[in-house]
Amino acid sequence: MPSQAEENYLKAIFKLSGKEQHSVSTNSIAEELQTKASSVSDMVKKLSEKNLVNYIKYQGVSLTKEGVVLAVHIVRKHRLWEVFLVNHLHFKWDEVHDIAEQLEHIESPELVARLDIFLEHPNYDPHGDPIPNARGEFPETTAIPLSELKLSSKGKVVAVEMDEPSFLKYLDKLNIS
Amino acid sequence: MPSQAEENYLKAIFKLSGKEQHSVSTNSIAEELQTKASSVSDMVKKLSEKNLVNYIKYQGVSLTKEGVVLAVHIVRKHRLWEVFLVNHLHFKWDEVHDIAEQLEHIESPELVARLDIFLEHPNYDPHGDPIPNARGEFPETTAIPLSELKLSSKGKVVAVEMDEPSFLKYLDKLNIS
DNA sequence: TTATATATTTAGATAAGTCTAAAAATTATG
DNA sequence: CATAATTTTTAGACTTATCTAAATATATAA
Repeated sequence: MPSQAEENYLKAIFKLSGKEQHSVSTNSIAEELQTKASSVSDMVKKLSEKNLVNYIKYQGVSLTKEGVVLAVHIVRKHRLWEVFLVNHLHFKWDEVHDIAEQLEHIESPELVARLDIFLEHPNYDPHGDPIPNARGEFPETTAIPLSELKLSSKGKVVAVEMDEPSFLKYLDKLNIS
Repeated sequence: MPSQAEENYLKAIFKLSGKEQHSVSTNSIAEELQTKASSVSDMVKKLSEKNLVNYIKYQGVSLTKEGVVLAVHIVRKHRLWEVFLVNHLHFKWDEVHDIAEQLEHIESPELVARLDIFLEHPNYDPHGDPIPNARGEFPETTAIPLSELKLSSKGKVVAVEMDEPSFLKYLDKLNIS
C-alpha cells in the first residue's frame, strides 16, 4: 500500500501522461504537485524501486502496469466521492475537489465497493469525468472536444477538463452544466 | 490544525481521562495507541507547547479546554461517519471502527455540517455512543451501567463501551443490539 | 560545434514521528 | 527509610518527505 504522498505522485503522473500514457518530465510533475523538481527526483526513484514507474535518469517518467492500476483506483475513489458529495450532501461542483482529494486516500476496498453500490454505479462524476469500474475499465465516451465541434452545429456538454473552482463558477454563470 | 498523529493523541487522552477528565499516565496513552512510552513523552511535550494539554513531567497529562474542544470534534466526526457507514452503506456495527478511524481525520467543517444534516442530526452512533453536536455538547443520557442494574429488573441496552469487533460479534450472537 | 540556457539530479539539511537503550524520577517493599 | 522495582524521560538513531544550493546532463542558438 503506497503512502499518501506516493499516491499523489501516481495520480499526477497518470493525469499528465494522457490517454496514451506517454512519459512525462520531472518538471511537469513538480508543477502539477506544487513542489520542487528535486523532490520529484527523489520520489520517482523510490517509485521506480517499487516497480510503479519506469524511470531513466534525465529521460522522463511513465507508469508501469502496476502503477496504472493503482493510479486508476485512486481516480475511481476520487470521482466516486465527488458523486457522493454533490448528489447526496448537495455540495456544488466547484466545492468538492479538495475534499475528494482527502477522501481518495481512505484505504478500504469494502468501503469503495459499498459506496459504488450506494451511488448506483455511476459512470461519470459531477464534472463529467468517467469513473473507472472496479476492474479499472473506463466507460466508453463518444464525446469530442468543443474545439473540434463545427460552427453552428449543436451538442451537449458532458465533461469539463479543468477543475479550478473559479472556472467552474464561470461556467455556472453562463448556464453551462 | 493538528496533524493526524496529534489528533490521535488528543482522542486517546480524551477517552482515557473519562467524564471528569482526570489526568492520565504516559504509559496508559502508549498502550491505548499501541506505541512506546518514549514516543508519548515526545508528543505530549509538543502538545503542551501548543497548549492542548497540561503536562508536568512525571505527573501525568490532561487536556486543556482547547484540547477538549478538538478531541470532542474528532469524536463527533468519528461517530457521524459510523452512522453513515452502518445506516447508509449497510456495514455491520463491528466493521466500521477502522474505517471511521481514517475518516475522522478528513478536514472540512462544511463536510461535517452537511454530513450531519444528511444523517438527520443523529444523537447516537451504532454502538450507542452519544454524538456531540456542532457546539461540542453531548446529548443527555439517563442510562446506567449494566453492573448497576438490579437483579430481575428490566432494561433496554442503549450503548456498548467496548468496540472490539469480536466482542460486538458475540453480542450479536446473543441477540443483544 | 562550441557556448549558453534550461532541465534534472545529487548532496546535505530540516521537520515530524517513531524507536531502542540508558538515565532519572517516582513508587513500592522489606 | 533505604533499597528495589517500576515508570517516565532523555539521548541518539532512523524513516519519510521535503527543501536549497551546487553539480551535471541535455537542449538551444549563434
